[in-house]
Amino acid sequence: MGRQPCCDKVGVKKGPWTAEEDQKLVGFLLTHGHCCWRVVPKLAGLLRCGKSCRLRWTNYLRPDLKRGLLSDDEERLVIDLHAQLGNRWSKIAARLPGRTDNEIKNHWNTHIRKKLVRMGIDPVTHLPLQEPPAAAAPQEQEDHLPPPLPQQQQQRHQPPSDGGLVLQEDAGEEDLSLIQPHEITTAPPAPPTAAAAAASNCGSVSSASGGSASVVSPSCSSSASASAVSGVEATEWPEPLYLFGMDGIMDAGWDDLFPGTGGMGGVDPFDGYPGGGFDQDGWM
DNA sequence: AAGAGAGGCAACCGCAACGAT
DNA sequence: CATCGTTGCGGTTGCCTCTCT
Repeated sequence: MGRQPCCDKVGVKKGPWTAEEDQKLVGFLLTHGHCCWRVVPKLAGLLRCGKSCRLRWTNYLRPDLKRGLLSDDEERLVIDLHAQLGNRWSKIAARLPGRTDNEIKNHWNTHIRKKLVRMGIDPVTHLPLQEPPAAAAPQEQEDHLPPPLPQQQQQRHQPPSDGGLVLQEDAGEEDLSLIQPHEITTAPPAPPTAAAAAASNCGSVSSASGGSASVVSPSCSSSASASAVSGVEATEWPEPLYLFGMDGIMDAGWDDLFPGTGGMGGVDPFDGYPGGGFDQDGWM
């Protein structure tokens, strides 16, 4: 049917966002919300296309975003969810408060995937690399997703006796823990300059990683979400779910694996979360 | 100290899904 | 029901920073 470009190509700025652009966008969105991304740049006085504005807001400027590395628990949850959902980053991100699909996707490609390979795990199938990948494709199991972080942190299950692949972390070997214990702090391990202020996300103006953009964080709304993860003791690295396959998990049921959570029961515990599942429309 | 290479991250592109008309 | 417009998503790219030589 011939798609129209999301915006006029002429006169539309591309590339890194400047501090001024960020301020305009944040100021506009916080004041007016966004009825339609297509008109946001016009009304905000930006020479950007609406798509770019939405992306910038979703991935960087949203006040409820957490910054910094993913915590140990977050990484585990990402791995668990990826084993079930595959590259459905938006669905995975919906279970990690304050994280974006883009952030999780990047973190997966740059960190987690390599670590899994080092551990002898196929990052695609979540099975041992030496095993044939038959029946390894992640299955759509949306009704049986692991509980999100707050519940999951409460109790980690024991690995099944049949084991599947059980990776023993050799104490003397390379640390296979996804996050070093010293990296788990109550405050995100942000760079020590202005970005550190960004970690607190409280009305600060900070430089972006590239140094070309800055963020004006208009609120402290991230603090609640941050507490959902931070401050949690660095739990030891249990055999993740993917190590013994999802079949066993499904057989056992989430109630068994995560007592007290009521399983998933088709209820998203994040429904009540501020910005619930990153529903931007609900935010405004 | 300088250059090269690798890694990490922000942003873009194109397609699909969904809702409105 | 078909078409169109908008939004969302996933893959990919390019730039910047860091590390190594």
